[in-house]
Order: sequence, then structure tokens, then C-alpha cells
Amino acid sequence: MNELSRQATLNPIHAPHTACSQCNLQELCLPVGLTTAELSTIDHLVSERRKVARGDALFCSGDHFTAIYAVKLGFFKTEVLSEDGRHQVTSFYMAGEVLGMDGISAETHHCDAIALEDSEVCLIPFNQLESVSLKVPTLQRHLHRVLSREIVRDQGMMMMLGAMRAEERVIAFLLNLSQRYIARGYAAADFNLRMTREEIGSYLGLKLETVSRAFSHLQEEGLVQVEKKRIRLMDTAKLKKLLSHDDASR
Amino acid sequence: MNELSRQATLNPIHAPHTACSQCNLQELCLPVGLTTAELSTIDHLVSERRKVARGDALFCSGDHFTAIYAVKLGFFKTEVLSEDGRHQVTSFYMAGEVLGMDGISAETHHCDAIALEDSEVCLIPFNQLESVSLKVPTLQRHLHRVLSREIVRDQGMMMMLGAMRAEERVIAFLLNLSQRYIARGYAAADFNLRMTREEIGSYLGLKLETVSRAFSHLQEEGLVQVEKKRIRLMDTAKLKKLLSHDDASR
DNA sequence: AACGCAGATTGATAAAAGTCAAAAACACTG
DNA sequence: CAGTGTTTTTGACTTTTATCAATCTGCGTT
Repeated sequence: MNELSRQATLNPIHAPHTACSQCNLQELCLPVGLTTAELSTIDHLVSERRKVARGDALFCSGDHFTAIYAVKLGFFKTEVLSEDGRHQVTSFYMAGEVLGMDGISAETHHCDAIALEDSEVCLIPFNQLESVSLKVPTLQRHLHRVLSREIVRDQGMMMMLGAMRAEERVIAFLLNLSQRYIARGYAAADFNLRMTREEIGSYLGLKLETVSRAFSHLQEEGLVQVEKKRIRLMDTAKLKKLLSHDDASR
Repeated sequence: MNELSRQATLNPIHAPHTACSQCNLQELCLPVGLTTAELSTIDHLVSERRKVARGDALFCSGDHFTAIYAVKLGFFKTEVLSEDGRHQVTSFYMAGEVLGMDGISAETHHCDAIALEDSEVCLIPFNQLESVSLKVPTLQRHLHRVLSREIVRDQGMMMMLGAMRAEERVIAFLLNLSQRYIARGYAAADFNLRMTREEIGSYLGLKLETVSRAFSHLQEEGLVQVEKKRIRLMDTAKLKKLLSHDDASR
């Protein structure tokens, strides 16, 4: 259950790296819709890349906040822990997504970010990001969008945790992953889970056994094929229907 | 169950209104830590106040986003609704708190905001807020803090929904309200709920009956006094202990 | 190849919360 | 102030999910 999560030994990559203006994740990341001139301003804002080995923490709860991070490659989870040792996975992040924004409010991170596979992030120093935002209104606007998107996402999550039953949560989780893979140009219906059943359970407010049973049941119904970590969605339409059609009571 | 929630007939207040620089909610609201000069810039930014009658919507899901709102007086809930008719209260807002930031990401609101009592909000046009932010770095920073605070709050909420049992959620809810009343200079342990058991239940991912039973049980234990909507916390220390001490398993 | 271990599945049983129903308390309206 | 509809409480029962335990699988190590 407990990660080793030694703090990532800092691994700046000094070799010439893909600039934002060249990066194929652009559309998913921070610099959406900027002019070429604006983009080059950002290029030197995002000065450092960092490798994080599987199991290592990118940052920990309590760490001083200095930067937000764009996932260049790999997969992360964030985990909140309360005083009493309770802990919960609050989010998964894949390439092109930005994490660390919880740290802005108090200049301290409120969760741990752990790499689920060997990963690479682009480090965006927040002070500098704010300064540049003052000069590039488009960037400011986009930053606000990214922050707001996180709020909307969280609201959807609350909805799921508060109003869906176990199997529905699992379906919603799979469909959401599928969506995000599509956005990255990967197969919509065939992918590998990066996280364990326990991590999925924690994220969905369920026990790992319940997640496992849900998978088995969906497989029996012929809706998904589950083979260890490999998931194939066999009938996306019906899965969506199960989500929206169901009782709608709670 | 269903609110009438006719859209609030627009009720601008044209009479001379308290400027931000004079407002006693300043410390809780947007303009924290600004110089006098900066404050006066904001004064004309927040140009309009609006009354919202109990049961009316300040904004609805799907509405075009133009402004965020600071609660000047009263009490609001926000409610997300999914395609299939499921709906869930995602937040309650009291005086000094800012709502509507879910609309930034897509320039469309993703939830309904309903007044739980006759209320008044200060309307902050978001375009203008962004422009002013470009010139007043302190304000920009503060806006980012407010956005990030919402993210942190939501994470705590997920934690609660995913990892706490019914009675713990109710305790956490009461302690949180108490905290927020303290911040406003009201009695910490004696207050009136503005929302129904059903709304509390929706917020906490529980049925109203479960909320009612939790109240009854806490009363039996002598931890709170519940008299309809009036709540008195009789032993805050023990309540906190119940939260942090408990099993910590899930 | 054998071992040990973390992760996953499955079953039997227990606990928690939901459902349904009835009655009481209130609050608003005519 | 009587009457109607909403909100709350409480009880009996059901469903869902957690818990505990056993077994299985695959992987990395030695």
C-alpha cells in the first residue's frame, strides 16, 4: 500500500530539449492559441525538464511551491493525506496535462505527486509564469482556463463520488481514460492501465475488491475485456448508456 | 425536491453602494492585501450589486459566463447536473466567498447557483478583472490564490466523499461551517443551517434520512444539540477527535 | 528453476447506507 | 386559523459495499 516514494533526486535534463513551440503536446498543455512571437516568450520560460522515476515523488505535501509541471511523458497520480493517516488518490495526470496548481493558494503543496511510470515533466516556475502573464494577456487568459478546468473536473469528480454506485464509477473512470487517450491520438478502446486496482479504488472511493468485481462483472456482460492491466472497451455506446440511463435516484 | 429556480430577474442596485475599499468583508473576498491606490482601482471594477431572492438562480448551467460573484450577504448553493438528471450540490457559499469560477474554462457555467435565502452579490465582470490584473500584479496573484484555494477545497471534498463514513462526513460538514462562521466573527458553536437535510445529503453524498439519523445520533451522544435548523456544537474537541481518530482504513 | 512477493480474483459474511412507509412538526397561504 | 404541502424523524427491511480469508498469477531475484 505505501509507496517508497523517496523524493525524486533532482534530474534536470540539460541536453537541448524540445521547445514549447516545437512540442506536439502544445494543444493539450499550457500554450494554446498563442502567436509565434508569444510562443517563443514561453520557450525560455519553460527552461527545465526533469525526469521522475517510477514510484518517485515529483513533489510532496508540505513542499514549498515554486512551479507547476506539465507532463511531457509518463503518468502521475496525486494523493491527499489527512492528519489521521487517511489518504486518497485525487487525480491521475497523463502527457500534456498540468499538475501542481494546488500549491498556489498557500505556496505549499497539499498533496503528493507520484510517478506511476518513468516520466518526464516540464517545469514552469510560477513566479515567472505570473510575470510573463502580465505581458501576454493570451497566456494569462489561458492560465485562468487551466485553473478553472481543474475546478470543473473536480466538480465532476464530486458528482461521481457522491451520486454514482460502484460499477457506474468504474465505467465513468474507463470512459474518461478512453476520452483522454483519444485526445492524444491513441486508440480509444484499447489501453493499458498504469495504476493498480487499489489506486483505482482509492480514486473512486471504493475498495480494491469492489473494483475487481466490477471489472469481472463488466467482462461477463461482454462490455469490456480485462486482462490484467490491459483494458479493451467492447461496447462504448452501451457503457455510456449504463451511465446516463441508470436510475438517477441518489 | 425541484427548486422553482426561475432565473433571477435582474436586480441591479443603483443606489450608492459600499465600495470594496469600505467593505468589511474585504479580508475574505478578492481584494486582500492591496494598497489603498490599488483598492480604489477595484472600487470601480466592482460596479454592480445584485439582489437574488431566496430560491432564485444567480446563474444556471449553460449560461454564458461573464462575471464572478462575491457574496455580500446571504447564502448560496451550487448544484451540478449531469445529462441523466442526476444532480448534486457541490458547494455552499456564504458572505465574503466568491463563486462562479467554474465558468472561466469554457465561458459557460457548469452548475446552477441558487440563493438559499434572500441574498446580495457583488458582480465582478471577468474581462475587466483580467485587464486590471494585468496592471495590478498583486490582484493577479490574489486571483490565482482564490482559484487555487477552490481546487484545494475540492480535493478535501473528494477526500471526504471517498474516504469518510456517513457520520464523519456530517461532523466534518458541521466543523467546516463552524470554522467559516468564526472567520466572520460569528459564534463558532451555535448557528442556523440555511439548507435542508436533503441538500446536506446531496452535498455529502448521503440520503436525507442518513443525515437525519446522524444528527440524532450525535445528539444522543451529547456532542451536538439539533433543534430543527439550529445547531449547537457541544463538544468541538471530541467532534474533531472523532474525525481524526477513527479507523483510517478505507 | 525455484522462491518470494506484490497484485488480482473470488467467495462467504458483516456492516453501512439506502429504500419505503408512516407519522409528526412546521411554515406558508388563502 | 384551518388546511395543504414540505421537511424532518423514526422504524422495518433491503441492497450495496466492505471485510476477511484463501487462492492464483506473473514478475523479478537469486
